[in-house]
Amino acid sequence: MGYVDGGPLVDGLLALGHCIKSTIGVDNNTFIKLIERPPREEYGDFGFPLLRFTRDRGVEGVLEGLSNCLRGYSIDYVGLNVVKGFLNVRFDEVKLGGILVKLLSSGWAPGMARVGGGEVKTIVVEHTSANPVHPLHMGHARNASLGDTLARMLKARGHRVVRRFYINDMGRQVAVLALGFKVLGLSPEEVALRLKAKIDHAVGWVYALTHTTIDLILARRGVVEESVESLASTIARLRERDVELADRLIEGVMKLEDPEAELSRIMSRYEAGLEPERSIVRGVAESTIRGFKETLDIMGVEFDYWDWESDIVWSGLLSRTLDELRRSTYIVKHKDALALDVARIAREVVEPSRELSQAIRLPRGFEIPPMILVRSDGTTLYWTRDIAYSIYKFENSKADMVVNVIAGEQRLPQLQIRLALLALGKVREAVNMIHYDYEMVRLPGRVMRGRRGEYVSLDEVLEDAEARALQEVLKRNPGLGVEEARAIARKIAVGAIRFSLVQPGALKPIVFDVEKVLNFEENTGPYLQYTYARAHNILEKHGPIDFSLVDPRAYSDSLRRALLIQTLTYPLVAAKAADELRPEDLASYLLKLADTFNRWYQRDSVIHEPDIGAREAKAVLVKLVKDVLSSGLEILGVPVLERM
RNA sequence: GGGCCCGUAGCUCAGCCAGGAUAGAGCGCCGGCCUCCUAAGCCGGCGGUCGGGGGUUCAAAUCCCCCCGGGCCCGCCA
Repeated sequence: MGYVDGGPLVDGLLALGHCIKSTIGVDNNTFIKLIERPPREEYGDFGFPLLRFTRDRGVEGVLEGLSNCLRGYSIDYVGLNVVKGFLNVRFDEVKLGGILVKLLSSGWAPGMARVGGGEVKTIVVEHTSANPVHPLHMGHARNASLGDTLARMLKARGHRVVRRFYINDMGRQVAVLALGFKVLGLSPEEVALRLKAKIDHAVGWVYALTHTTIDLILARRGVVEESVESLASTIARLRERDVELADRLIEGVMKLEDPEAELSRIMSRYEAGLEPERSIVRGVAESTIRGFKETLDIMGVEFDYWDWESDIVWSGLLSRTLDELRRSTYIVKHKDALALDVARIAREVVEPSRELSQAIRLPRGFEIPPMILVRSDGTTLYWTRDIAYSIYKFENSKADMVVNVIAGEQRLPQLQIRLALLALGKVREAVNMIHYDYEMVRLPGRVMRGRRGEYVSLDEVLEDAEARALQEVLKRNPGLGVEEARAIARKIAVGAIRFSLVQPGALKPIVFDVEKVLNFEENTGPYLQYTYARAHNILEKHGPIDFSLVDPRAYSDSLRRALLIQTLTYPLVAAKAADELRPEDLASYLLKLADTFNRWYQRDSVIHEPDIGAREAKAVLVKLVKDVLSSGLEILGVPVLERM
């Protein structure tokens, strides 16, 4: 991977990387992967585990070879030594500062290092893709925050990125919703007006009430396991919202001869594209999505395409894909249904190749029943349509890679889709379809259930967080106008929420605690915003920097030196985080940088520095911190603030 | 029954893929710091059998095996 425009420190490391390759044969990617900050400052700025590669060779000889090689690259600001088997790298901060100042005066600013020209890929990031039957909740917020951040990272890395939202409008869930509105005889807009609710919240209420009422009917017949009492109490809770409207809906659903048959009818007529189901179903889904867009807009999340599952069917893509699948030798009849023998694909195609096993992420002893593609009644299943959609994502965007941000509970279906792609001979697609899996957000003690109306909506959390932030902003800025304070508060709220969802590794389960997100002293998103505001403020007061006056000798002070090295490492850290799809690495880097800056801030004033050369040198550090925070926060979707 | 994810300080987590340098942060708790660039900050302190056991290795939080705890998945649901 290339690291274009990484600045002087990254260039120094890359030169060292080349030298390591020519002297001990470690390739550049391995070098970049293994180089790390040493545990103790006195070892150096970076460490590389040399011992692992030079077992039988003299370490001194290697050191000498490397130094000679570096001179060949005319890099004179990198010092090397070996301690306990580690190659330690120490930059000469004065020389580095001198080079930096020249770069800065020609307009350079630290940002993520970009890939080389030939490495630019087209990458589709599909994320959020919430079912359009209730408002976005905190689970979707995690998905959206991760997905949007991944998209921003890959774009900053220099790739072409296409962001897609997949609208699942063909399932039972949307049919339940459509049935609810049909029974009510009202549009989503009318219900929203009456409930004085945001449209997707109104939809969510109708959905939960309809779904639970249907389940109650089924439970009485013994078809649904949940107890009649618990369903009845859910209904009673939902009913509170608007007793009259609720009763109309409940009674209407109860009167249906056979709600299950009614749902099937809606689903099959919609799949066939028949009216009036086509308009009704699309209509309710579109209403919900309008609500999604309002919320996502506040969160700073945008999409390039909104893909309708139904369009995959209606356009004929699904049947073309099915025709191809039918020709596959892995097709089997499972009773009257058409199925794909995925276990056999795994055994015959994947297992023999170690490389493919890894890329496909095949579990050991993979053995599961055939994957039904077409039901005996001729209708298709969700994952059948998803196979077609997967192909669509590659073809429509001419994508090299597709990243699907989907919860970990879908690992098996995602694997099955990769296997189906292999059955179609689409090896490149199967290998380059990445399931970016994350663990779900849970409520303390239980999961969120949209069909019971049990969730913490993102809108509520945003609202609470904003109100909490507003109090604080007004307290700290007594003269501030309410409008301006509100705008700041909203950005703090968004920053707090997005950061808290992206900072922990995606595989860590998050138990959602409203208090945690609202407590800004425990939350690190606002901490970064605050740090940025401080840096901004200093530069405001300092005025334009005169680079010609900078005295790089000022960087020998240990905290200043640390800041110089840390900020100049950003281009590489950010690029690695993007390549590895690890936003959390970027987040923890930014926190460390903010810590160093705040520690320095406390004891080494910039604008009160009497020596002009030192003052300009310090102002440069502030500018570096500000530029890095601005780049990093932008990628994390945490809004930057000039005051708070 | 099988598979996958997680288990590190009171709490939330980083480090594990690519084994090596005294296991790191934050919060909480205790004690300090605002006539000085925003105290959403800073300084100091307390706090760890890395879930348990075995193995591989000169070296294991990291690799392998077994076990325990939490979660998820194995549907002609989405």
